[in-house]
Amino acid sequence: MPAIKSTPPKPKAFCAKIPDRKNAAAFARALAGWYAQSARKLPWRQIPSLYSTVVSEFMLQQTQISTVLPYFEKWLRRFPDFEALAKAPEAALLKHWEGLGYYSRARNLHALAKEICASGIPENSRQWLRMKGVGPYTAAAISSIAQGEKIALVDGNVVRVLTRLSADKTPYPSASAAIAPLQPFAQSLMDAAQNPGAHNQAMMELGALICTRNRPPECLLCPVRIFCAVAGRADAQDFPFLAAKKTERVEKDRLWIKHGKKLLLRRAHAQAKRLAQLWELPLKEDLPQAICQKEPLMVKKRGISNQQITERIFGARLAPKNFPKGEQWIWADEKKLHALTLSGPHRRWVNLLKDFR
DNA sequence: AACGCGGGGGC
DNA sequence: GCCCCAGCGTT
Repeated sequence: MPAIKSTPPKPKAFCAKIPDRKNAAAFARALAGWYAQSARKLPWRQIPSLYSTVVSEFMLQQTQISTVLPYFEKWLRRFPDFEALAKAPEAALLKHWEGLGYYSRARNLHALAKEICASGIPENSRQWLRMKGVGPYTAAAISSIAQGEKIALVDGNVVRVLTRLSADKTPYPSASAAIAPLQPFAQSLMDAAQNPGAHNQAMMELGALICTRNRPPECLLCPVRIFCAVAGRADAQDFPFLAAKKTERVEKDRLWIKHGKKLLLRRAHAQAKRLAQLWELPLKEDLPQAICQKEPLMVKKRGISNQQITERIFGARLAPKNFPKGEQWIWADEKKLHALTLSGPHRRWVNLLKDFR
């Protein structure tokens, strides 16, 4: 009877310059060496404890380190541990959170302290995830840093590092949309690491100090440049590729109707979501009786909000009996036209066409 | 997938 | 002004 083959290892999400686990281990070693040498001395790293880790991770949600620093110091003096926090009145917490923003974090942290004092400490990321205010990032951060769980976190820094390592040109709809797809890659690197908490922090530290967003990355100083698909490339800063906000394509036909020297305009009503009260060329659908030319005088594209609008402007005629009525309509001569408020594109069109007929 | 949540930093 | 920041909860 043949020996039962062991189940094949789970497919690993690696990349061109980190093709297997052996390379991942070399990557993790290089990163860890750099981190031991170069990590900033942040207060929650100086006083490593579960409590300081939890407090710092709550404060750091969507908040920059420099903003958090003074709050963290004051908080630990006033609320030195979970017991002190659980006993304190909510008003005291909020007062110490004042100015930090996202105040539900303070209330969630309060509830978390009470829960821990009543029922004990969550043991792993899955249990942390059940607590209000703790999502995938915070659960992985706390359990890896304070409890040694081998679970990778993915934040904005890590998205940047991973997409550059793998030259990932996926047009993610947003940075947050990239987190789930990149998690397996992050985890495959974590699996090869020795110290889970240090590895996670090192990935973020690399993004903060070397693999930067607002300036060209310092590839020459990067401890893992030999593992990076874009190291030294001029386009390294272009990663991650975040798709432009999804734009809806819209087509509009407008009419250029002259009566003597006057031009017919309409305006959006006061409650319109866009361009309220601004004068514009009438839409073809507003004036079904108009006699419209076959070919447009002009075709222009422009963007408004999330729409990409292609507008065609047709010369047209309108019998006096069909002239529209109401305050939404106006026949504007050149002088009046100058005084009316038009959107930028409409002003430019009118200027371009003003001598037409 | 898209918002709201808050305040601040970088460009 | 706009995007983003050691994100999460809701819709």
